[in-house]
Amino acid sequence: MGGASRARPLRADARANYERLLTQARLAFAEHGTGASLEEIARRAGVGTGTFYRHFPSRDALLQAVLHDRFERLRARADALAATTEPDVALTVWLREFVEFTGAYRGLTAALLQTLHDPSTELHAACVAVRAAGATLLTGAQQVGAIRSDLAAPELFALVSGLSWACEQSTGTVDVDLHVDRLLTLTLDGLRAGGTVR
Amino acid sequence: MGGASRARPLRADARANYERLLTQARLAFAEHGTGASLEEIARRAGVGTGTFYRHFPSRDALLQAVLHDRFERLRARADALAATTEPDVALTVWLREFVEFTGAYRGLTAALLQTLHDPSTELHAACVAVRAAGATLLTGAQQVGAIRSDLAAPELFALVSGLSWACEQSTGTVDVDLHVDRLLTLTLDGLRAGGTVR
DNA sequence: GCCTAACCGGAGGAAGCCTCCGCATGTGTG
DNA sequence: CACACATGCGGAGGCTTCCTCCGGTTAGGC
Repeated sequence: MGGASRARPLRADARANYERLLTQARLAFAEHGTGASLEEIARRAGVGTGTFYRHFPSRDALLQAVLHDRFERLRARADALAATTEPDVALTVWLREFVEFTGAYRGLTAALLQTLHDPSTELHAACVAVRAAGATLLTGAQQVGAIRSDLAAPELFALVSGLSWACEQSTGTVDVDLHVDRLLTLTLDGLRAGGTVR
Repeated sequence: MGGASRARPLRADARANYERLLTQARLAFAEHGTGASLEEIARRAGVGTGTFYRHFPSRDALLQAVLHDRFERLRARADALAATTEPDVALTVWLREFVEFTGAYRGLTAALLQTLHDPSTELHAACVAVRAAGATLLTGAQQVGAIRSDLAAPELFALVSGLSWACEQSTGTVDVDLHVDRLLTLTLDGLRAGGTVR
């Protein structure tokens, strides 16, 4: 369950190729978003497409490998915050880190939301784990009365993913470029207090 | 500025093809979202791809033609509501119709947000017009004190587009399927009253 | 140094986008 | 009613991307 895991130690050349592919994938994702051409990643890593697809059977698999560490950190961070910080602050801080995470690559928010539809991938599992961690924080904040109690976790994630996505869409526009922090603040402000205002 | 406009009356066969393409495009978009294969639309309309691209030089052009009427109705609706209804209700009602509009086809929200980057298309113009109409409603609601006054129109559209998109992403999942109305209510609730809720 | 399991790489097919240009046909005119 | 030509048709073909398959190569244990 950890990237290469150990079912067999991988031959030396295979391991090197794997590493090089991962490096190039990060570069390509950073430059072109998560929709970057897989063939070009292979090309730039100096391997054939066959080799590429053996290591990463799908785009999701590659994404999972690229993000593995960050996923784990974000999940762990939720636990840490829950243990050390007041629930409402913990949720706020964590959500900010969540959107920062999903903003790492253009298209990532969409990819992560898509993967929820398909339980067969590792990316799905990672995504579900992170959301579970977030849901726990939400519950904590609700028990303290910081967040309206009729808010369900999927709703919160939908709102937050949505604003994250919307921001990512508008970067590079002549338009007033939106800041994700601002939108998050607006949304969270609105979810505080108990139920409908007035 | 109205679909075919009149620079020349179009030959009879050309007009028929145009009509058939539009019909098939609607079907294809409904079935596969706005990313539907253009070649298949042409095929199902019984014309060659050359003919297709002559009528609709880009996917955006096709989208514009398909949505032209709805765009116009939505824009006009804003004026009507502004003239007949209390500002805060007008905004709420209109935004609900806005998300209903963007939910017409899967992928539409994304397409409309994308087009804001590219001022050269007709779709862009239509989009800008609709947003301007919405912005006016927002201002009205703010002047009455119904919506927090520090909210900018692009921010509101980002939030609303985002939640619309998030909903569209989660339909068809085993997950608790989210209702766009609910998310809109949550967001709007939070934007009411004045500024930060203590 | 040899053998084999493990690994490589690229040919090739499918699908989509879009352009180009020789051919057909509608339509205004004489 | 027939003719000429502007207008419109259609699909071949170039390009990109995805992904599979399998003959050839090589690392690394013995």
